[in-house]
Amino acid sequence: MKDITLKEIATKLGISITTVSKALKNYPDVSEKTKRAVIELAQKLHYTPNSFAVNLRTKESKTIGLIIPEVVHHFFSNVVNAIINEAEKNGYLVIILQSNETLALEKKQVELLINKRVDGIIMSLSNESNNDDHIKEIMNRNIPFVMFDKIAKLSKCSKVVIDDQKAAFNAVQHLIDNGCKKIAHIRGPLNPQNAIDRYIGYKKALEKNNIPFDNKLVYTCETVTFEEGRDFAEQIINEHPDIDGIFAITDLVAVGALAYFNENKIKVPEQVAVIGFSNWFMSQVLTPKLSTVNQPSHEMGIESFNLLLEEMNCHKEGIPFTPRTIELETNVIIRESSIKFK
Amino acid sequence: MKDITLKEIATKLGISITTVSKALKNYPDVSEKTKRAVIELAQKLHYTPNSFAVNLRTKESKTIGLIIPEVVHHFFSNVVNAIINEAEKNGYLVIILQSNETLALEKKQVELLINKRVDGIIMSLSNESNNDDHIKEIMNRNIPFVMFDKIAKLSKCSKVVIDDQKAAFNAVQHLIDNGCKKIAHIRGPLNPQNAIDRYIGYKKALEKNNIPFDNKLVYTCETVTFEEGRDFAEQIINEHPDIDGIFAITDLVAVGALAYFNENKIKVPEQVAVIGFSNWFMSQVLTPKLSTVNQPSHEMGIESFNLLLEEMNCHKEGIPFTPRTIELETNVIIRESSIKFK
DNA sequence: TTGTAGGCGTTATCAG
DNA sequence: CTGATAACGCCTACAA
Repeated sequence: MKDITLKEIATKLGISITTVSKALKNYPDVSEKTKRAVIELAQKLHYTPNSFAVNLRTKESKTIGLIIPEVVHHFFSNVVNAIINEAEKNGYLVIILQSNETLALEKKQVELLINKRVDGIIMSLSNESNNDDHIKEIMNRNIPFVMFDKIAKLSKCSKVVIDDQKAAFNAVQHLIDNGCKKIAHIRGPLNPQNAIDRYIGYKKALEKNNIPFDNKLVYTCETVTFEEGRDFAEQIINEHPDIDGIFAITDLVAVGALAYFNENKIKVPEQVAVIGFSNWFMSQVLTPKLSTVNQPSHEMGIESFNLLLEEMNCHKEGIPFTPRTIELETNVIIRESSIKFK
Repeated sequence: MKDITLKEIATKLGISITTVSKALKNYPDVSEKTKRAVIELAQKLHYTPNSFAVNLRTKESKTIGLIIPEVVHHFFSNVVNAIINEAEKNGYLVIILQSNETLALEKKQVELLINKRVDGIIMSLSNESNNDDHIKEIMNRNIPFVMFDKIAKLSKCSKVVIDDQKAAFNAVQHLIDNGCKKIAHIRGPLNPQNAIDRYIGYKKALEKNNIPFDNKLVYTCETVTFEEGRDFAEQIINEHPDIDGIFAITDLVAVGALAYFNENKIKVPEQVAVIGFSNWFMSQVLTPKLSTVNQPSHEMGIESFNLLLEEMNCHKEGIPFTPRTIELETNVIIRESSIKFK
């Protein structure tokens, strides 16, 4: 079953390619009769325009690229889901690439997408990345570009974020309101902006409540995994037996801590209250159920795509576009792991 | 920053486009001198071939399509991860689409990919799909095609699967070995092959152990969600208070059942042993830890892509390709939720 | 109302 | 060793 082209339809009907093309695009200057004939034959032969040729002519592929650290991640898979669906609604397909949290790979993925000439790029940075050359390159080339969640503050592009400082502040304030007096923080790596902001939020909450900040109570993840959460929990409880609360950079890490405490009969929340971040699905099915901060992943995906779409449209029309930042709301979800009193 | 073309390099160097093209592709019939000059200038200008034009000429896009029911799913996100990485290693990019478990959407996604002229398609069927027209269409058009996990048995294409019957049999046998005498099965929807096979495996295990099969002990999911698991658990315990084991189609459903039992102080595994399927991450952090069947998602992704690659290569060379089926091994993972004796 | 011609950027063929 | 020419399939001024 070979591909049908305009040419074939044209020869079959004994007319010119141009007329066929025009007929199919419903140009006004084609007679109803030929129009009907063309459309009928096109349908019969299941004609669809060759997208390679269309891409070449129109210089757009109706395809966008999406780079994230990792799909197997509750938050990111939700964003991916939203972006794919939103893109499809608007006639775009999505190529997905993973940076695997390394700068080197991320650079490569950007290059691949640029060479592929996607119409736009949406991205969430790896832990190692910043406003590096590959990011600047995207903007230098004037490719529509949106960053979400893990962003580079200095990049002059559109962004979709939450207020990590405020969200973290609220999480820690909640622990304090529930009687915690000595709260440890398992933070993310030193580079990513959201880890920095959550850390600042933690500090601010302590400050506001006149709890002295102690650097020794801050533990820094490298891999941000379940295992790290478990290991840090052990370390924390050994180094600071009187700790009564933990704020973890993300649920996965909090779940690791929970696992350690459960196995070692350390009562959560009675002895140690725990709160995570991101509201992973599993958090609500654990024992005890994990308190956390809700991060609107779905909305983030939708907003990211729509910002990109707007920029792509401007780009096409040659209209200048001014990057915007959209900040979405978060809220603390209170479950069992942080309620000391009933 | 405008795009660099062969033409520009040619005019800048005062030579022909043809020579530039050849020089960049390292043809033997270009003098070392011009070759060097061309390559140097090309690098300086950051020339990259216009992929739209290359696609049109070569009739391939080095892009494949992947259709799955849903990315936000432990098993599928792992497969996606593997396919993306494996594809990239081999110079392919991946467009991902979701069927959302409906036939209508799946048909649309197939159409989109066909029109996009991807070089190949990998797919896991929705719950409503079968060897339907859209599947046949892919093969009629001679587009390289691989199905994995949720397949249509009758389709004459390559497949990557597990032996669902055997895996389910082993899971149920394990429950029986642990003293279960009255085992309920929360099965998947009636249509998908893997739900059918797991159901058959359940029946065979009962039969082998001379446990009478009772249709009333089989509960059929529609949405295959956490909520359904929870609701069926309630229903099962009410209708059959003497039930002592449950085999669930997938971990998510098993986790729902576990949640219900936990909340209602029904002891797992003492009163009811539970085993799931697929080994979702969360299963190992629950209380009690969920026993399950390991499904090699990562390997499945890799094998799927490589089968597709083989077919794409044959396709390109015009060599006939005979579809193959690869069956991967599974194993029962024994955790707390199914061990009645210690 | 229909058709001709040119071009999008690359590659392959063939002639010089 | 180099280059002119055509072709991939589509679209659109412009001409007839």
